[in-house]
Amino acid sequence: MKHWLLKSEPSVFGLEQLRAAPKKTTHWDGVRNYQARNLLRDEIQVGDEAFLYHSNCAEPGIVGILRVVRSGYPDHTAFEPGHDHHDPGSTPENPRWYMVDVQLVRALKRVITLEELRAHQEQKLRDFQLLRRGNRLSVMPVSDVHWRFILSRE
DNA sequence: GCCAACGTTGGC
DNA sequence: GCCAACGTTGGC
Repeated sequence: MKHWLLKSEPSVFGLEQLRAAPKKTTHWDGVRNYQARNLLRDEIQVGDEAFLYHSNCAEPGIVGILRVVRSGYPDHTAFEPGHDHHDPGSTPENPRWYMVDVQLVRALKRVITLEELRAHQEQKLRDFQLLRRGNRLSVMPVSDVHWRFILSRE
């Protein structure tokens, strides 16, 4: 089982919406970056766990734990004209974008903030992709060592 | 294939 | 709202 980090702006979709969703499950749609797409399509497996990260908000940080309940399948929001995530270059016959389904396992007892993660950048969280300068990936792998360390901070 | 222009991301 | 970093686009 692998670990991941999924990034989302809470004003668009975050912990609260996930909590309110039926079975606390949702499809993770709207990823429009090829590197992240490849992970969603090829790498992420049912049973994998992921941190939910809130970005572009007052307190950016890790807020919860998700479980992957369906592995990569075409992101149908790309097929819908008028949808925010519509992409005429993606068709059901030849889909360009993929998504997975995730279920909320639990919220963290407290937010592990970006600031706090940064404080460990030189030691325990060396090479943590989230902390790379200018990192913009919305889906990224988390090593087992980093995963366990972050959870131990909770 | 190069690279400038442009749009988006995301911390602050 | 600002702006640095980065990905994508499109002319050549």
